[in-house]
Amino acid sequence: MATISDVARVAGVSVSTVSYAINGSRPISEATRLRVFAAMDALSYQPHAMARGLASKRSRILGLHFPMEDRGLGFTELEFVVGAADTAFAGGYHLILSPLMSEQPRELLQLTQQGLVDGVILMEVLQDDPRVEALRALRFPFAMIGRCADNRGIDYVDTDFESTMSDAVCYLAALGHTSLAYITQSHQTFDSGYGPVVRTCATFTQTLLQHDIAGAIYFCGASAADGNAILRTIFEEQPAVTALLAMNDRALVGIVQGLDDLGYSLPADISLVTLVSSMRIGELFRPPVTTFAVPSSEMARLGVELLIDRLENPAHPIRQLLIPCTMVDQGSAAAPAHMHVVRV
Amino acid sequence: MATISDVARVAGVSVSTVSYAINGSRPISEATRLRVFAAMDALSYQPHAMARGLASKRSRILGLHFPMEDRGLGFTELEFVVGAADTAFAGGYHLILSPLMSEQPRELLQLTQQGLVDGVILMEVLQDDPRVEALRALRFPFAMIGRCADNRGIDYVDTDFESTMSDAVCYLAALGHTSLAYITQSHQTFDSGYGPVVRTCATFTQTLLQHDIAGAIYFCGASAADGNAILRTIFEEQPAVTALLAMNDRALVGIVQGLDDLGYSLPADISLVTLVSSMRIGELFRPPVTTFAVPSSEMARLGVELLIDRLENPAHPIRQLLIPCTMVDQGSAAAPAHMHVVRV
DNA sequence: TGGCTCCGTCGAAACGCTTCGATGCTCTCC
DNA sequence: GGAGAGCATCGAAGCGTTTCGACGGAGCCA
Repeated sequence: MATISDVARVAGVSVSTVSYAINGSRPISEATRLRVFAAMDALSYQPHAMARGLASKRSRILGLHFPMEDRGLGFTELEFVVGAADTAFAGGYHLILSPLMSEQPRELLQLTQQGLVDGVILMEVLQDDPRVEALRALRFPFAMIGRCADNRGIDYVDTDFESTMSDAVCYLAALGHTSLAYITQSHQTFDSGYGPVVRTCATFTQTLLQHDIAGAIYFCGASAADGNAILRTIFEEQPAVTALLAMNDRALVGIVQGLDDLGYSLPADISLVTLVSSMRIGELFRPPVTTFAVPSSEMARLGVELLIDRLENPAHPIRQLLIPCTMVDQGSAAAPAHMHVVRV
Repeated sequence: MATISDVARVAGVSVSTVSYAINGSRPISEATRLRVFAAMDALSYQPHAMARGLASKRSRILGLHFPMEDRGLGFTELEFVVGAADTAFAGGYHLILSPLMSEQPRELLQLTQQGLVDGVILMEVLQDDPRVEALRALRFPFAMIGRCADNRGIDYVDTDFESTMSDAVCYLAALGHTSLAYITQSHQTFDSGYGPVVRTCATFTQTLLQHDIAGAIYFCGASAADGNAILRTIFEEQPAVTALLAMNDRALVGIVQGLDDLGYSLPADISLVTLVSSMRIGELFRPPVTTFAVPSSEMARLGVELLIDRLENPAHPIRQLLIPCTMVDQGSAAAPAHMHVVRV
């Protein structure tokens, strides 16, 4: 409840001097600074965020924008949100959530035009994202967790889907697999241009060619039932398959169950790895599933840092970071069955 | 970028008239209102949040405070956060996250004293929570998702742990079980006075007495390994056990695995239900686990509504809501084995 | 027709901070 | 010893709203 002028009075200096002492925006003698700080905590003074924001035209609030659709929520999302809030806080910012159901930039514009947030972080970025257009047109500061087709002039941090997929395929190829199935997300997701799906599909195909092995992509909805169903499709269309790659956390249960139902055991009869999942997902199964784990917290941290840096040093060069997933071997992948046979 | 005085000029009225037209805080003639609104969207005017907050002393921002400790993050937490943000937005508010690692009220005070938030929502409330003391002393508006020992004068919404536990025990008793084990969270959690654990333990014991059946409580850490370990302890200490109740999502995997390892199958050899979990948890297993599911989104919504109502109608009576979990029967509980034998 | 009330509108004073220009002071150098 | 530079500090003008008191005009009743 104490205001800056109370502090000034107690410290015996002017209001502006207090302001300079707090913000360091002009040199202040050590003696004065000490008196000011003493007065501040005598009064347990807290600068008023709104007043500060109004005068300085900087709210020190960041917006986190993640549209939520049918993909739904998993562990990763929460890790992102929490990581982002933490980092923002550490940097002296606050984080506002705008979990808008649609991707329409309208409400986003509202948020930015109200002077509430200094910048926004975009999650779940599409290849061709209307939010990006809008923000760009407004010249409003933002950073992305994810990336789109044209990323010129945009700071972002994203999972390195290309290298992750390539790592995964190489890993399985090295184990001796020659017929892979990649279970990704829904066809609509692909068509909407959702980067993770688009990129991994491209890299999957490409890497297969490089290794000269067979494989196919299967689109799969976000439920256990979908996972279960796709499994049957796979075995029908591609009976020789020996290893499965999945990037669909919500269908994974169905896949694991389905394998068990069909009498396949991991990794003796078939290999399975999950891509771009939270560490915690793979642990949920029995046996646990080898995971190419997405470093959610780190990405969130980097995303926020990118944005804060942009706000505070607009002249810094653009930074675009790709973080590969790290493999956590949980034993659900091994050499294919025929290899065992050969060995015998 | 347009300000209220631009709008006033274009509409040919005074600044205060525009303000009244926007906020409805004084009667304005229909003709004038129309001109004002026309001017507003001609200029695509957005009121400046900081200026408004400063002048009105209401930021229209809510703080969501959830300390995160070893219990870690699950589906429920995210559902809370998202539900809260949605409801806040619908009510014309924004939601700020303060995921502070500690329960120390210091940073909370900072948040409130900066005039940044109009009110806060407390999650993960302890029986005797320092945050509650602090907020009370400040006469700062808040609502809780959860409750503490002394809830006088506090709006809250909480899971009805008592009725949920009692429902669960009754359900199992009705199936014919006479020896139960309740696997709850860690002993430290209990000792720290965490409401959900304290209350369910009390009710468990009480309900056993009412039904005159046997049972014991087992404290269990928040990992699959802990779940696995506790299972062995249970079978040693209570060999006659036929049904397990668990309120520990992170240990649940270990429990389910452990049962399988020991050759018990659900529900033929033993029954299992999980309490106060997200709907999504039970579905993750095979067979799925019968869940007394916590209505996270609804609770979040109610919590936010409680707070907003308190802010806008301070005179309204205090509301304290208990929401029972609803059972989702997934088939992991059935009559105990000896009953089958009897039938044969 | 004069005196009321009531309605719609206006002007100006906050709200608590930042920031710009100005001012005095001390120190240095010819 | 006086001009010049540099440092620490001050006063005041904003920032874009809300809100309070006031005011003019219309409508009513006596």
